[in-house]
Amino acid sequence: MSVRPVGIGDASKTTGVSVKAIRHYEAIGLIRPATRTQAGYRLYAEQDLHALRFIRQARNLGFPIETIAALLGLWRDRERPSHAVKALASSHMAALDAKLRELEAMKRTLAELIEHCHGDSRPDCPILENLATPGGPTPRGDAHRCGTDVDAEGPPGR
Amino acid sequence: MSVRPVGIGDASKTTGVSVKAIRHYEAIGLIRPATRTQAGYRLYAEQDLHALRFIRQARNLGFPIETIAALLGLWRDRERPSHAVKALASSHMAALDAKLRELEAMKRTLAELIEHCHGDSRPDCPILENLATPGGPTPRGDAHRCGTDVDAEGPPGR
DNA sequence: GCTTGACTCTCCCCCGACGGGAGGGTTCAT
DNA sequence: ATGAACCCTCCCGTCGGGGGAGAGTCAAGC
Repeated sequence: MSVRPVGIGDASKTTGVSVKAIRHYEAIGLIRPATRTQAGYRLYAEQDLHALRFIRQARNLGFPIETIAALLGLWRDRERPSHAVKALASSHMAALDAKLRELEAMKRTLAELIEHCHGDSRPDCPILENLATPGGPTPRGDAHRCGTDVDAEGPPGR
Repeated sequence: MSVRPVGIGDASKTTGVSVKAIRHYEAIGLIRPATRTQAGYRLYAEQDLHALRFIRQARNLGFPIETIAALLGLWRDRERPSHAVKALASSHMAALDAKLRELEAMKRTLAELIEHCHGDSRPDCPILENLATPGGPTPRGDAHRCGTDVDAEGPPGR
């Protein structure tokens, strides 16, 4: 159990936060400036390491830095109301959810296009056709018009 | 039906790609340099607009620019094998899937934490406790240790 | 004492995919 | 001739750091 303050390398190892990130967090004011040795080396005490672990956990949950700053503030405030924390977390969950839905929509469309592409050596491909057609993604209902009519929506002749 | 080449503003309106983005695409070589008027204004013909729409569709599906460059190349190549297109699309789907799983994991953990936070005016909060605890996310099995023992894993006294 | 290797420092540029805005030229209608 | 609406280039900012240059520091071995 290290009670003595440690250098930035050890701090990185024990917290899982990269050296670069630690310095970055200090530069943007997310963590307080580390104490320094006479040579200017940064030193970290237990509480600093604890904060860094806190930050890493929050980053793992996808929290943006700005929100983590707020969370750190609440963490240090023993009078905080838990609803303040919950509000930040819920707001972030909503953001995660929005991103999730966006990616899911992309995935669905892409999956459908991939499914309809036979993926052989022939040039006709519903994926390209769809990308080239501003109208609707996969005008489904009938089988995708395949066949020899490749030039109907062909690319510009470069 | 505009047959005459149009300015960048009209190109933006009809393709849904921002003026800034169009210039950016030209700067990075994704689209060929536009022809210019004598005054240096960019002009876009139908095939350029078609390419811009293609890019927009691909961006809507989350394709990175670099992949879109490859897709544009395949689109212009009438000899392309469709499996080349499918490979690019499948690779991107895998990336989407990885991102999705990552976000879902975050969401699950966060949802659990939020659920256990009563969100009132009291200071004890499992969300903060979890972020401060490097060990396990929500050491479940028993009810999260709530009560008056808030100081057990308290933050550094600043 | 001297060197070697590991560690650290600051500073600056890089990623993706643009957005914002400054400062200036062009076009067209009034 | 003047104003509005365009357009141009150039540079900085985003978000969260990574990579590397060039220089200083420290402990150990010889």
